[in-house]
Amino acid sequence: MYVTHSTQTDGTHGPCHAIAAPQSRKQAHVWTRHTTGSHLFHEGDAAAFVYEVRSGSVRLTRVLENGRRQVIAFGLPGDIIGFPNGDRHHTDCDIIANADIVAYPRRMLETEGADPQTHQRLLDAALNEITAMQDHFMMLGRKSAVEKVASFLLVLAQRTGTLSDGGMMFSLPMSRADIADFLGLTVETVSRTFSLLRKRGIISLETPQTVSVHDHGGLVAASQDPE
Amino acid sequence: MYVTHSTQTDGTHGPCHAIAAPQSRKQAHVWTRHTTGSHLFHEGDAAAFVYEVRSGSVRLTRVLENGRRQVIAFGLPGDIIGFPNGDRHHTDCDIIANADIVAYPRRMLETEGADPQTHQRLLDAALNEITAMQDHFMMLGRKSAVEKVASFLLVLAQRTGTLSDGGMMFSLPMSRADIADFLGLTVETVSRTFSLLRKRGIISLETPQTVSVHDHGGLVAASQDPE
DNA sequence: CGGTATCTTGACAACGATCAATGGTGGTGG
DNA sequence: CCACCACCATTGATCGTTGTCAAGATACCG
Repeated sequence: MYVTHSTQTDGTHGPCHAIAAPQSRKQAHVWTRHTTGSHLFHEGDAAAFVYEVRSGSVRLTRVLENGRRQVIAFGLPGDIIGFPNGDRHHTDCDIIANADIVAYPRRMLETEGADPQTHQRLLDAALNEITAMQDHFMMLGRKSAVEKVASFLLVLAQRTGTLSDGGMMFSLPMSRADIADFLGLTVETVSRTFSLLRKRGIISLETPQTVSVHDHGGLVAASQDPE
Repeated sequence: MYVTHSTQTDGTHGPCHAIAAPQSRKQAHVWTRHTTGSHLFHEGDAAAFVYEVRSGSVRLTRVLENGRRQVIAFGLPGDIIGFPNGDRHHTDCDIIANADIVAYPRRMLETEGADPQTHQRLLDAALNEITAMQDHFMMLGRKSAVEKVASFLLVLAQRTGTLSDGGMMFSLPMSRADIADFLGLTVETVSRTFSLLRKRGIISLETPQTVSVHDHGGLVAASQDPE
């Protein structure tokens, strides 16, 4: 039992133009390329596909009547997104960094059909999604601002970071507002927390969207304990 | 991308004793009965089954190293729980009110096999779970204490309430601590919020676990707007 | 009936939100 | 090429909600 706020809009919005439609061994899946600022799907759209992010980043959001927004997740390369509820999407999906996306017909998630391997991969991704979201509950419900931001940076470092002169480095494709809405904080608190981590010498910011981690242990500590 | 805290224990714990093992048309599923305080599975257990709650209530929890606990969900009659991650359970599941549980072999979720209808039902439940959890994000990240508690009561009223002299009535099988850990609050705040709703005449408590809703509209308002 | 859990209430402190202003950056047009 | 503008990020000051600590009340169980 969750506490649910059903909001069902009714738009319809197909996936973007394909640049190539190669055949998998057994069943079609479609490559598409999307530019920053475009939309992959909206809440309420008919869910004909699930999507794999191959490059770039996407943002999944849900909006409450009163305008309060929650960023449900960021889709990074390797992530599978757009699991349908019934036959509809239940989030908006926006491209926040030029992305290559592979679209799999929903049927490939539901039945083995001719490609049992992809079926299993998509199903595993769905079950994994449940676990990942459960972990995120812990974060939203039980962590302080510093712990939230530090945890967030750790994940990004692990997933998209590159080693450079003794530190991990990565870029933040999303705005402070997106981070805030993902972590259940305000923009100001996110910004202040970045500054705090900077003052502690744990990270530095070349630009507001370029992070260097200088003290990985310190970041881990900050992600676990308010101290 | 979620911010994940992987904790993987390694116990193994089978499902409880069966009282009956009727055959479905095509594939076995097992009925079991469980008493308050017992466990259905633990985090890290091999996940041989997914479970349907037929009566009673269960509680799904996850615990952080430092002892902070998050109640992931309550399982009420009709809910399907215990979706595996890989081949393991990733939450603890405790019985909080005597429950009848049906266990379905995990295989019935993964492949159509001989019973496509059950397969589809379990798969739909998994996808539904994702949506429900997304809604719960909104709650944890973006709602005040009053809104959280009011939303919580509304769901329980809708799912388990019975009409009685002009008001909805239902019981709370879980403790204040469970509610707090579900909503990301403290016991004290939950208690205070119940009192507030009582003072406003929206609800009354016959016993601490018996709720009557007198002003449904007021409860809906409280669940949406702090006012 | 007594003991223990749980729930409620109170006083206070702290964390994060809010309101407000400043600083920086990128894009556009003069 | 520079000036201007719009947007985003940062910083500051203050307020409010919720957490914390502590005590008391109520319900549950043997």
